[in-house]
Amino acid sequence: MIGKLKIYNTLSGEKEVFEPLNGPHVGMYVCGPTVYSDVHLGNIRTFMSFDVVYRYLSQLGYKVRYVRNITDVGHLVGDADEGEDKIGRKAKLENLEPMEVVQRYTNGFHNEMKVFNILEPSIEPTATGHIVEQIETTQRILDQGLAYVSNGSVYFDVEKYNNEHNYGKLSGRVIEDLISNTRTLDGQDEKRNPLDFALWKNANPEHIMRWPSPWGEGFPGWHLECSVMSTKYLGEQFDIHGGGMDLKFPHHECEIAQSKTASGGKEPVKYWMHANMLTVNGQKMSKSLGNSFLPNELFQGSHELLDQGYSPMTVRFFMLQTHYSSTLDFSNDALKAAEKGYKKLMNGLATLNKLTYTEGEVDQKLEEIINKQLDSLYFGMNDDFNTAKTIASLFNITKQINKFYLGQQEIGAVSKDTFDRLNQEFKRFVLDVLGLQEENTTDFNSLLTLILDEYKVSKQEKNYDKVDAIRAALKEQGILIKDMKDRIDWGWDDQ
RNA sequence: GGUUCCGUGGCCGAGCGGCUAGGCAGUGGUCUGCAAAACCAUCUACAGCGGUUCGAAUCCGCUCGGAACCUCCA
Repeated sequence: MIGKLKIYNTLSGEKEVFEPLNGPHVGMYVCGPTVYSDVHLGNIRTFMSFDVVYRYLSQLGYKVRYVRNITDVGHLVGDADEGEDKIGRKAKLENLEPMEVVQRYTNGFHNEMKVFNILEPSIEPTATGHIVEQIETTQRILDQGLAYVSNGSVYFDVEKYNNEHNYGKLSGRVIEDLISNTRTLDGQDEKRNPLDFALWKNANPEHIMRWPSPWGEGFPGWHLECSVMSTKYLGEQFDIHGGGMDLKFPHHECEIAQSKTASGGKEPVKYWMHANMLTVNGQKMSKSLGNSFLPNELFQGSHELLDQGYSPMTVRFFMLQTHYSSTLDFSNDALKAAEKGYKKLMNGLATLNKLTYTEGEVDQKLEEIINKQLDSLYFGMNDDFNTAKTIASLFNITKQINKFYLGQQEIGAVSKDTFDRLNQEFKRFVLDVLGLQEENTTDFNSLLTLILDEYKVSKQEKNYDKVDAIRAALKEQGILIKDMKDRIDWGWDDQ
């Protein structure tokens, strides 16, 4: 490993050298989607950011257990633990079983992940699959005296927790400020304090998703699932917890409070990471603001802000050109530039594959430059997963590759070792770390038409050597040329 | 209102006190049947005003502008 990986830890507000609790094993938890509607590009950015974290850690040799949940119950519409469950509401609206809603949008989510080449997590647990554990944890928190039952619901007592621990540590909140700034909301009489949050909610008669519990029929609170599932699969203490910036407060703050209470005071997470928002015209992309882009609108260019479509890998490249902790503004011009940049990089990759090494007189200076450029791929990623830096280095290396290719630089001016290293590291960073891949946008049919036209012309010219050659070559590709009376057609070769 | 963050050249975007970030676009070359690609060179910067320092885009203060969170959100 070259250099040391540093991670910006939201908890400390500093970049820290990454030291796993139980190396080489690393436990990482990322808050997944609530599957009540299609994921938009803002959601995708977050998952992509952590995909790169997962990829890089794995490339460094860590054995990562990556847990990313699916929220399929408990996430309420509207303010302060009131209102309907998002899934239940959608189910009613569309006259579906709640689990049908969950399945539909989970499938959609998985599909988008695949399209953007975002790797599957090691475990993808669902909230509804862990009701029993959530009830247990609620009970444990009650036993610790930091929660209370009210009208069939169970609430976490934030003020009491804050007496011993620091509620607001992660998000930099001061509980007194929070109390004085809290809006008075309707229907909060169940809570002793507006800051308190639900561990378990009593289900009113209309509520579809419900489970029996010691406190009556109900459903788990949103924050609870992440505490429960991260603890179950990664232990009471684990290395990395990620999520979108907007989850920092209150979601992650509540998670810490719950996990810490349930474990008897252990700090659950060593490194908290938060991915920044995708913006449109400087404003956060979100469903509620109605400015969200769906991936398909982008691919097809059907969104009003776009004048053309962009491929998934263009978007991936576009997103990775910015550090995950900065906001990223979505614009047509920026995407256009990214498209060219992406192609340049992929051309570099293709060119690299065409190079063959031949011995020559080694230029020590060049040798050093190239090795430095290769090192800097690591330095970029080591610096809190700074993909922007790494991409800049990749472009510098691309320049070298092109020079070799054009013969402007003798390939033997570097040693075989360095050339092999270049070959290996370049591919590793482009494909494995950044997760970019070749996109085949070539239209098979038009290419084939081109060849068949050539075949036809050759035949007319009675150039039978060429005719035979084309036929043989296509046959090798499994394509059979059919000389019809009036035209030339093709079919799949059944041999 | 409270808390936090941001403001870099035509555009996007790194940068964490001294060392060419990078991409896109522009300009001038090399190459070339034409074109493209590629390579070389080159032009535009650090919101404003003060301060600290031998030295500041980078630290501090103020002003202006923008955003996020404080309520569901990745």
